[in-house]
Amino acid sequence: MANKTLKERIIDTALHLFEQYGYHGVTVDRIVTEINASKGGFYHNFKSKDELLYHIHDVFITYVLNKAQAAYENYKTPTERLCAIIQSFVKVFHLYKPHITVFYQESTYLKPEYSQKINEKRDEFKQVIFRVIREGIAAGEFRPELSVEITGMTIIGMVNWTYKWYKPEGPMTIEQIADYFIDFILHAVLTEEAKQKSENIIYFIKNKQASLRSF
Amino acid sequence: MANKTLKERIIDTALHLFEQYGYHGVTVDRIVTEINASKGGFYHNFKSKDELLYHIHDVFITYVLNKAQAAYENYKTPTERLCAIIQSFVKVFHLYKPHITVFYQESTYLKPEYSQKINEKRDEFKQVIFRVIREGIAAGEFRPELSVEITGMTIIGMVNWTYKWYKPEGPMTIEQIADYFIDFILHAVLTEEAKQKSENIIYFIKNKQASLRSF
DNA sequence: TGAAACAAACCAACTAGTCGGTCTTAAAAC
DNA sequence: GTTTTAAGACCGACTAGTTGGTTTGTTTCA
Repeated sequence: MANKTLKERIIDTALHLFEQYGYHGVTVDRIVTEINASKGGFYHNFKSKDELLYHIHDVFITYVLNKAQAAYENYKTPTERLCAIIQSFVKVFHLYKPHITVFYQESTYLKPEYSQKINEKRDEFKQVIFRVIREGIAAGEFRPELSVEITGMTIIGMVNWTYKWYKPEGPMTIEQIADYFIDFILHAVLTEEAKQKSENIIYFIKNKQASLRSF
Repeated sequence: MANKTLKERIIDTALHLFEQYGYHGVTVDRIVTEINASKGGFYHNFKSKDELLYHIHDVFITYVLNKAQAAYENYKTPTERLCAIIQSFVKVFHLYKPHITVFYQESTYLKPEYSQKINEKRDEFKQVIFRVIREGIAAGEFRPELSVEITGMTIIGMVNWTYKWYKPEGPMTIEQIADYFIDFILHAVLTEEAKQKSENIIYFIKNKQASLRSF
């Protein structure tokens, strides 16, 4: 706490207050009081309260987008890629839960200039997922009758909803939850033929992840 | 418009304004100006702005809960019940999209006394779904390795997320979306044996719905 | 010494809620 | 059948409190 800059302390505090009380439920005064700082310090670091909200949005969506793109590039088959994306996506909830809560509850209140920037990245993220599904169908790994968009939004929806119930101290680790989602989704999207082969893939990814953990 | 009571007009207007600008993005003044009414009229019908927010929440969750309970009672097997609940749940989005948007974006701002009442009904709703899944596993229709809670939240999550992208004028009707979700979910939860039999069930429900529509 | 980082008092705008009063309607009294 | 009374529905100007943002002053450090 001591060796953090004021800006970082403001963000951290705001994040947790926003998560609990909502953007409009927290005043600038309260944020600075909480860390024994002043409004002058706040407005030295941020143009406005809106900019702080934007910053929180941006940190999260940028991280998620990069992770998804990395997951796409690190694997080759659609099934592998889908698994990797879901895994990285779900794992974000462990680190960024307050960001996510703010992201999905308060984005209405972003000023147009800000929300446009955020939406661009959000769309890019969606496109990565849509693309994987499209390629999965083309490759014969995913069921041909699937709708790319709805399947994509279904996956995004079920994963995103995690922020409503996930608790770090809960009975399941974030990795277990990720595995659960992968299992659920693969059962729903894979063709019968692909399901036979997929067991190897799933184990491959799980083990890769396990080995990464031991670093 | 003319033969609606002031209270109804306030709710309708507030709903659409809240959906677009958020609870805190809309003042009481704006609501009443929009319908050529007055603040006096507003506070004659509602104790506070909070009470209006509560009212919107309550209408929605009460409706959804009743529909889920009815779906449960009207069918006998877990698979049928699950299909019926999902179908009724998804169809709510057609009528209550503004309610739902407000429900999931603004519930943070409900005063404790109000949010408690809402949460009770929300929990009841979850329990209906959990119960169906639990009974489905016990009956051997759903895969035994499923987690009741996570599967339940997964289903609730993917369906709820619909409010972020569903547009009545979009390419798919709400019934088609419901069928899509049912297909997706059944692929994920049914055992191999149950999948063989399920085709009949799905057709049964779809036809029953179709015949109801012709009334 | 001067610029960046922060503090503290201050301000202007906004907004939920109030309160005295008016209009309409319908029952009660005559 | 007409007048009186009363109550509910609604109006709109007003207020008190809140809150984002500013201004002016002080410290720190290169």
